[in-house]
Amino acid sequence: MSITVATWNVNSIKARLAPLLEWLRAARPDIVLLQELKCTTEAFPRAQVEDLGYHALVCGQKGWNGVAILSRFAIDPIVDRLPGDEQDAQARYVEGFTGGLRVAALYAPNGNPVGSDKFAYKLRWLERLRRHAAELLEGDDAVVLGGDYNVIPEPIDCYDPEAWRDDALFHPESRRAFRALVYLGLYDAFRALHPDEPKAYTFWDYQGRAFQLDHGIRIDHLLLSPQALDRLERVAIDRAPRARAHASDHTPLVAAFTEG
DNA sequence: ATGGTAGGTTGCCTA
Repeated sequence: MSITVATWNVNSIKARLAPLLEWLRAARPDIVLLQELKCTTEAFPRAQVEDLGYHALVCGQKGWNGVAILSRFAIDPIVDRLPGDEQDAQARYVEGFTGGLRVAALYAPNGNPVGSDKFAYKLRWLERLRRHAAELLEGDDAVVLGGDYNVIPEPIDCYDPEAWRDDALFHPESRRAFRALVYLGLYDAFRALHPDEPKAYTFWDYQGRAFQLDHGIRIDHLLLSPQALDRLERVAIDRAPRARAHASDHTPLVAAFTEG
């Protein structure tokens, strides 16, 4: 038996409840890291996911952002905010221990346009994540940091690097901040098992028939501690939910781990 | 050619 961990930016839990429940029934992931709930913690559809056998650890806010961990196993809450800035009230990080894994659901800032306050916030946020991840790596847990990093790590992760050259998701500073996480000793689960696979996208814009044309980018990632990497069996992008009507612009990324 | 789409704190902001 193995444990599957998925990450999925649903772009509004309210708008995506039916597709989410349908996917949970079909794919039966053990642990799901959700982003962009766009609802308060209180408004999260807890009963509906519990009916499918999931515990839920939710960190929401009104209107924007919002992250959650769903798990077939009980979840021990650890933190519901990214350390390093007490003034930051944006619901972008939740971490817990479940199924023998320390998991976090994270939603990094988009950061557009480059040079704005939002871009500076993105870089500060990723640096806070780096500092927190460094602390996590001092422990012995198998750690899975999953979510929408809003970073295209390499040209191979983008259908047209030239078209994204001036975007905050592909800016050299954003890519550098992502590499700084890897240099700590975290492993990009997808690239660990599929180092040269092109067109491994997790996001396609709603505009311009991007999905039909496969104009995608890979910005949703599962970063693993060495202890988690040792247990990684397989990882895949499930394009099926993106192909459905009324889809999120992101699709799930799913990894399987041996039981610890 | 600064468009196009989708969702929300909706007639504008975020992505």
